[in-house]
Amino acid sequence: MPSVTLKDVAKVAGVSYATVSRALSGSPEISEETRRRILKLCKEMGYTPNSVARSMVKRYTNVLGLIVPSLNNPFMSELTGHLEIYARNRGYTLMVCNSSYDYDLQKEVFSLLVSRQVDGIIMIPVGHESYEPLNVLTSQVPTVFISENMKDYPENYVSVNNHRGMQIATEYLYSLGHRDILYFGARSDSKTHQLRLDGYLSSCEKLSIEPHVLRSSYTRSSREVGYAMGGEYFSRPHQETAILCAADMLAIGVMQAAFEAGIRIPKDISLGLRQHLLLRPAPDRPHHREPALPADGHRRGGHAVGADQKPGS
Amino acid sequence: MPSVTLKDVAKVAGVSYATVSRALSGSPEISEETRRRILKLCKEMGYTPNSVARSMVKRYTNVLGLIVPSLNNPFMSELTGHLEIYARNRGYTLMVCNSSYDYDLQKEVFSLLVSRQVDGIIMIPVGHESYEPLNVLTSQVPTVFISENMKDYPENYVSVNNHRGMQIATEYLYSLGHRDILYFGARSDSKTHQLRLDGYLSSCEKLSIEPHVLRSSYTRSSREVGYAMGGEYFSRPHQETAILCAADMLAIGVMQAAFEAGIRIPKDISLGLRQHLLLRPAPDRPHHREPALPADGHRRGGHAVGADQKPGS
DNA sequence: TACGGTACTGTAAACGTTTACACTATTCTA
DNA sequence: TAGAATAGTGTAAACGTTTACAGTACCGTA
Repeated sequence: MPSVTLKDVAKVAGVSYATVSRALSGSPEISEETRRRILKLCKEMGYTPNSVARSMVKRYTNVLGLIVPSLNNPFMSELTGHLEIYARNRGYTLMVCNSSYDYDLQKEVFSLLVSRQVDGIIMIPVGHESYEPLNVLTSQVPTVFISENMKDYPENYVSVNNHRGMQIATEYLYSLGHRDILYFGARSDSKTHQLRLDGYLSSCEKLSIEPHVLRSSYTRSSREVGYAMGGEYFSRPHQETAILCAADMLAIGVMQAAFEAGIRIPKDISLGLRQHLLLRPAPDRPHHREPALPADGHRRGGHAVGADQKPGS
Repeated sequence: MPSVTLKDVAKVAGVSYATVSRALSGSPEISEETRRRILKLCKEMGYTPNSVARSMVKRYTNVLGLIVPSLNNPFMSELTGHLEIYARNRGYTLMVCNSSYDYDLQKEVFSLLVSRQVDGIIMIPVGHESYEPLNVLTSQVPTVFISENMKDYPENYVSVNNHRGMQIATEYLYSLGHRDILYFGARSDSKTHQLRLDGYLSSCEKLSIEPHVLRSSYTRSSREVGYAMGGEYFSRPHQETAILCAADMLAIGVMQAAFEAGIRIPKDISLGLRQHLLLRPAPDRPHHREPALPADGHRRGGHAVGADQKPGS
């Protein structure tokens, strides 16, 4: 508990604490001999640099903030994991906050991270408001958004190409012989979902097939919503040979509904989602089958296409 | 960027910065009038308290460190999410680090968090070594372990009752009529897996059924390992009516293998895993079926049992 | 010998807070 | 009315670093 500081080491070494600091920071203006002696002493005494004090004088913390709506969603949790490793390898530590899909909470944790003096914030925004009201916050610290989940565009964001991704998925199903493709989406006015739907619609037009769109009355693309929509859909007569889901969690819910309705994927119907297509043999083509999960763990490999897929990958 | 400090506010307010600090910290030794005036001014000037400076003088940071092997595992990512919310509601911010199942990296990030001056560390330990070599680290900051993944016991840990959990699972399958229950586990000498296996074995003995244990030659309980084991198993003649998996990820891999082998769960075979049992109708009992995913999102509800289940929940 | 340069080390201020202590003004008590 | 108690505010030190600047000692050169 009574942690050893620079001063302690300096006292034992019989030098000033500036010298110790220099030895540790690899400053060139110090003799090799003193450096070795001091480093050895630091190790012996179990000295741990206090990065809070360090941040105080240098004006940065080497800490990054990450705001995600939830960690229950595999997309977000895996993203978080990879981000942490990437950041740490570059000297940054990650502070993670849930916004719990709550617009106000999102602002709250943003301010929290700002007061924590993070050097930057990465966030998957929630709410379908404009980015504009967030400007007063994001002006305080460099911020980059993930996804285009709002009506307008922020200055800095990175996103997959939702529009093109959905086009690719639609065209792929078409190339397999599907002509009746159902689009399954949550009722969301977010940019993301607008782009996905537009991608589907534009492909339908281009391919001269009739679009079939089913949008739930809920705004969240959750598993529960997909389950409810799927249950409803499968309980009635339907003609589509493939379903294209606007979001992964939706697709998972639909899969469950299909399972319970005794409908087999991909035998009875094909299902398109982000990381994989579960494909039904096309009406007039040889049998085609895709494993539910790949064995090699390289989920981004193969030729899977879907709504969230980056173009060209 | 040139953030406004206590000093700035004090200058404008015409008081000392100690007064401003007191106004903000809710100190009683200040007049209500000054407090209101200063708080208003703080808001106007966009003052954000610098918690780095604050941590400098108070000797704690209100930051907690969390070390997990991976965030790709739903158990760990969901745990992380809930921990973050719980911590934040109590004034703590979470720093998350991956150990990537690497014992040395685990030690490295531990030191990193210590130098970050976190007030405490929660970790899911990796490696099957003793806790003992970690003592030099954990003596530096209050630490609690999750799971009993090592040979001996640390001072502070929280874990599910692995032994009893597996007993419950075994007995449940038995009560449904299963007499040939296969135990599927990775070849791990960790305490956790030892306890789970023991739980299974003790139940078998108590129920007078013969234990069937299949352990992979890999030590990781990954999806890939489960897939490989399942593929191997399903390709040969087998008599078991139920499979009990020692870990979730293992079970997921087995499910995939079953899918590819054309074996239906729970129609052809039952599968036991942490959060759910996928049950095959018992040989001499009425049909019993469990959905693959519950519709209500309350995954801890119901009567699911399995290796990781807390006793009594 | 004196001077300048080099190589190293020490001194002290700064980062933005909190808080013990000192101080002043006001009110209460005797 | 003096003195003490009280309420409010200011002063300054401290937290553990980094770093500009000021030394000091030594060496080489003129």
